[in-house]
Amino acid sequence: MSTEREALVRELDSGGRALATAAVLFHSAVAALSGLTASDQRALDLIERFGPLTAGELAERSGLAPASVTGLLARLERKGLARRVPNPNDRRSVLVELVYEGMTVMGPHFLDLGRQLHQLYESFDDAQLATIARFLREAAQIQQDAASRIPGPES
Amino acid sequence: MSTEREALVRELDSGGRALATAAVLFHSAVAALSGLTASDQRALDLIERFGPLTAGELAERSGLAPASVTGLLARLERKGLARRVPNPNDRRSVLVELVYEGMTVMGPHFLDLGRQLHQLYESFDDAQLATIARFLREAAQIQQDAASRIPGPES
DNA sequence: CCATTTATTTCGTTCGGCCGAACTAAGTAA
DNA sequence: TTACTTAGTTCGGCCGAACGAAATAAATGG
Repeated sequence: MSTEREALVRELDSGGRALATAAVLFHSAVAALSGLTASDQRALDLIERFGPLTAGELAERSGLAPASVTGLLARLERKGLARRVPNPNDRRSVLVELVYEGMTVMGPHFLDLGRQLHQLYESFDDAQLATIARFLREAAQIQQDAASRIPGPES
Repeated sequence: MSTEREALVRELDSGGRALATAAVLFHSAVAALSGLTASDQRALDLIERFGPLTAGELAERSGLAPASVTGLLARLERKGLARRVPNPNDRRSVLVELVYEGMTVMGPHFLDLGRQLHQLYESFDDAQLATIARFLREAAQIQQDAASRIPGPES
């Protein structure tokens, strides 16, 4: 491999690390702003990704005890971030869904970030953007897989 | 703006979001594996970024009370992730530095991720990698600035 | 129907991180 | 030296998240 390419690889590594660190920091700052615990954030992510879930399913997926999910849902409802709705198929159980209107505290910061990134896009031509888009998508897949290989709280 | 470019922008947005989510998930999984609290992670990041810090500086930067930093440092030392070293300039104070050898629990997962990303790099030519590298660096800067604009625990 | 299983909540407890106050040790200044 | 400030730790208490066990309510199966 050419030394030029090696230099590029190093730049990519360090840039990727910097972006990852910034993303983690940004997310935790937004979460702290809303007074969310790590479990709360994880739950919100699970609900968003796997659609309306019952309290029990959320307990399984999050690795929390059912009793803990009750408390967690109370926190999220109090903050207006999620809602319990009756399950039409089983009146014992509860479906949990996101309340997007409750995200108004976080929204502005995401919008602000989005605007600035769109400005960054302008310094690239279409072909370059397509290249970047492919990289982002595939890197995301890789990192997601890597995360899922890390033994979680349940295993 | 052409509709093609609009489509590209949407792909970038969604790819970026996916990567950010994956990064956050990955980091929290690694942290959970080592039994680190959110404060612990934040402290490790601060120590890494701002060099050896005294306990007091760490308290200021993290927004924790000095008494809490004592406990936090005890946790990090017990896990072998950081070390207190005497401050040559002031025998009252303590410098805190990272112990990179202690990261062996997390290391393998980062290495695994790194290997796979390097494989992804191979599907791009030099010019494309340079483009991606610039994007990553500038996006990181933007997100870091955005994070710092979010009111923190101290203010 | 009645007994049993299933979904969630309530209750009481535990555990851990954080804090303020008091303390020790070391630097500083008169 | 002596008084004062500064750096960090120790101690006791508080608060919140998580848990297991028991309670409640609804579905299911004989």
